[in-house]
Amino acid sequence: MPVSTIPPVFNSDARQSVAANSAAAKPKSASLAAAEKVHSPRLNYLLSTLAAADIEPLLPHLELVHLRLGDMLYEPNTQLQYAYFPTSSIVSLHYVTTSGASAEISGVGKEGMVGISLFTGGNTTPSSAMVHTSGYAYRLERSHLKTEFNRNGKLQQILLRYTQALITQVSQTAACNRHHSVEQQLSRWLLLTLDRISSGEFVLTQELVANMLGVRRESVTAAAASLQEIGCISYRRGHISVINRQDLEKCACECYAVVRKETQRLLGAN
Amino acid sequence: MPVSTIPPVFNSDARQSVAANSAAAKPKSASLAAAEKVHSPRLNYLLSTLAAADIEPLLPHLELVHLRLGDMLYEPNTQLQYAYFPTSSIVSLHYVTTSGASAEISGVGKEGMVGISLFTGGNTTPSSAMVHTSGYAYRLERSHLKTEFNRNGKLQQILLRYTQALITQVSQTAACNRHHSVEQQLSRWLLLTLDRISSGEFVLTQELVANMLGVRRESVTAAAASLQEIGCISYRRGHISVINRQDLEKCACECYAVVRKETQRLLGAN
DNA sequence: TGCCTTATGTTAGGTGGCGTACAGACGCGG
DNA sequence: CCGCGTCTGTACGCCACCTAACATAAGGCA
Repeated sequence: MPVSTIPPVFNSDARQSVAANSAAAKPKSASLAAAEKVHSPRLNYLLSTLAAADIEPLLPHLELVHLRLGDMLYEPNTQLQYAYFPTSSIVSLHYVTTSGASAEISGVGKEGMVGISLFTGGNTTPSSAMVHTSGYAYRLERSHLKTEFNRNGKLQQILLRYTQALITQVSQTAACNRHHSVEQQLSRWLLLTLDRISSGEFVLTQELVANMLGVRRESVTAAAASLQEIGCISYRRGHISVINRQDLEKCACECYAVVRKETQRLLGAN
Repeated sequence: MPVSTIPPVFNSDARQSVAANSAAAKPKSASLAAAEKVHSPRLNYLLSTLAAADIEPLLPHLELVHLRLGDMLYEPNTQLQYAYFPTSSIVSLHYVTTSGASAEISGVGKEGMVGISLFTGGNTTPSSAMVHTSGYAYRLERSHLKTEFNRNGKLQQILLRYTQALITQVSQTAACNRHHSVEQQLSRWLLLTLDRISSGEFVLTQELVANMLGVRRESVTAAAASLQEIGCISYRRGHISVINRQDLEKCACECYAVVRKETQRLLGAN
């Protein structure tokens, strides 16, 4: 068994592909209907930068969807149907090696978008997109995204800036994988995730985190224990809470600061 | 001393920044003048995809420059002045950690362009661009690139596709750094470099390769010795030759094939 | 030709993370 | 409230790669 196999929860029935689902065909759930009343596309930073006139033509096509832990937004080398603009959900872009090991390329939360390849023109990628924090997102059918990208200057501009922010994050992940310890990387990952959610608590297992980082579950256990010892975080079965953010930042490598700074510079967000 | 410090050749006088140079201010060398007669922007794949009408307005602004080993095309967080379209040169995009270790993010040769951030809108990046194989490139002043890109034509399309190819390569580097051995990575790197040059021989030291991969020079020595043993490559002081490409591909991890396939798919090149 | 810089080869010892195996403990569902 | 599945803790051996130091050899240059 390779280093970091996809845990059972993502292998079987629990793993669902929402990419092909047509939400319009399903009866709308009561909770989703309720969410639509309090939710707004402006909860996503990219969409929030658009002036009223720029977002107006998009609104009819933006569909609020609820993404659950383990949902696959796209699989390697398959045509994307939608672009996703997360608001409260977080998606992990990751690559799975032929031997079954995985490594996160980048995370995407309310600061970004899933589905870059729709406007770059490739339409598919060798990587996968999996939801690792349940929540909401607005999705946009691919043809609408393409049309608007080519027509709407401001949308194009912000998406291109986001593309650069994404490249920065992927680059930093590459450097980080090369040079930094599991403890540093765990700290980095927790901080980046923290910036994408509202609360200070994550609902996820160490096994899941291990898959994100591409390391053994035991290595995460050891690193988490160390961070808890210091007092940065505390955790219990299936939950991790950040107690002292500043100390956690000291445990992280520079990669976190670099990504955060670039994201702020490029998007004025996060 | 950290893992992979920049070797002396890149630290002192030998390292030159060409970013701020105005070639127009220098007398043109005889060799450059000779090169201009045999060189064409079409030696770069991105430029070669443009129809005559599309490349026409660019031609007056494309300036042939010779890039030497160690030249820095840009440094972290500094404004780029030019986009570079390599023809026979190869550039390494890499990140240098605060402790001085380095890791290559991606290579750029005749299939691509250096200076993505000029059209994404960020203008700077946290990474550096260094020439690791001497040769020629066409450069384009940033304002011209931006102007042409914003025309929404064929140039924009191909640059966006290249951006996706770049993301793929960076992503694969991240996964590779996490999961594959130095020998596999060396094989991958040699193959990617081989695809960017005409000959089968590289003029570079093991120390330089170690810096690209972000590993110790001794690890490269060991891996290179192993590959030579098998008969894939042969090398002597400052030179590496690929003897048997197919065997070398067997030694490389899947990452090489993934990158190559995606580059071909997206650009129809390489 | 011979020196001297620089590239490559080799060794010894240390360590971080991996593979494997198993024990304990939490907490959900019956 | 009990049982069992799942998550977390721990331990041991192993190996790739690292740190450090030094030997040897290639090849440019005087």
